[in-house]
Amino acid sequence: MSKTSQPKRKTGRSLKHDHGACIQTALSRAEQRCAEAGERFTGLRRQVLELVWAEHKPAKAYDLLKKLSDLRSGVAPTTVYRTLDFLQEWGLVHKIESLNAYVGCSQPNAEHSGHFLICEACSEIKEIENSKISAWLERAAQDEEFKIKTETVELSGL
Amino acid sequence: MSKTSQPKRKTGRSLKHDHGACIQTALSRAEQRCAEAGERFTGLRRQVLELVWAEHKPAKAYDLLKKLSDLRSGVAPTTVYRTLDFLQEWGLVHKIESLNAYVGCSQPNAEHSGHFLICEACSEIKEIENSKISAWLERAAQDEEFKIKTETVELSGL
DNA sequence: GCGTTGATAGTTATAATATATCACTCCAAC
DNA sequence: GTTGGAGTGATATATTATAACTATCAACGC
Repeated sequence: MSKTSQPKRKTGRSLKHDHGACIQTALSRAEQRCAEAGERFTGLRRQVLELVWAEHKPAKAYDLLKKLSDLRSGVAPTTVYRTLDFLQEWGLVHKIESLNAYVGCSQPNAEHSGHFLICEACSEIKEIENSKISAWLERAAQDEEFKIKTETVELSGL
Repeated sequence: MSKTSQPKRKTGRSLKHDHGACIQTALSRAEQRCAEAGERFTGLRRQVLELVWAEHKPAKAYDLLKKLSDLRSGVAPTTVYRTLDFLQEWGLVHKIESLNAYVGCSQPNAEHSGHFLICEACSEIKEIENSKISAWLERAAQDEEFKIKTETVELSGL
């Protein structure tokens, strides 16, 4: 038989997106990334990252705080922010500045600033991997004799 | 002496920048813009805009609040945010999302999202007028079948 | 094992940023 | 002159984030 097990469609997230697997992938990548970096991927960090990944939508710190409180005791704002800071530091999550919210990063291995498309209708977020964008911005910055350290690129629309 | 009245250097803002004139220009442009739009450029709005323009650095809302309190009575957070919203709506100021702060816009006539270079050392901000950037971002968005409504581009560095 | 040390997490308090809501004033249009 | 809406004043509260200190844990040399 030429096509026995029809491959799952992978064209769009909304179609047949196995989100459980998606989260698992993110978690194991994170684990790996921390191992490489010599950092500990503790229970708290895992839980927070898992909550951030719960949807492909930006997660607000205080929403994470509420959900996290159901999972463990002694959760304060500090707990969440500290953990998010850690995850950001290792590229496991990005902060969406225009929303004061956080999304998981699926490419934690690459050193990169995130560039995002934000849907105003459904609030889904997509991180775009367009190496040209960084290159273009670099060039534009060079014209101004400017050395970029971090890029915030957030495109809001539909 | 061969070069009696050396012309003012205009290569950089820090050198001989006549900031008083700079503010005046911004204010009269704003006045003009409001007139065109049929909006009132009231005393409050003028004062807030003037405070935002006081430096080429991002102004925080609560700092504006403090300074504004020295100029008039009955100033509350609402006062400032409401006025900043108005100024934003007409393109007279931009919000820098990554700093939660505001800068004056020198091109209030053009419908544009601002693109910014933010110096981490001196915290000066420069709005870059690079029409290519928007074009590039549009193209990148089109690849994702995405329609951009607002662009947030903030490059932090030196 | 045992103690030291540094990273992680818990705890309490407070700072910084932003919005909601209602009331008052003023002035332009009718 | 009154009426209706924009602008502003006033009060309260929501949301986002950090500071400062303490306790716990795990890794390591001894």
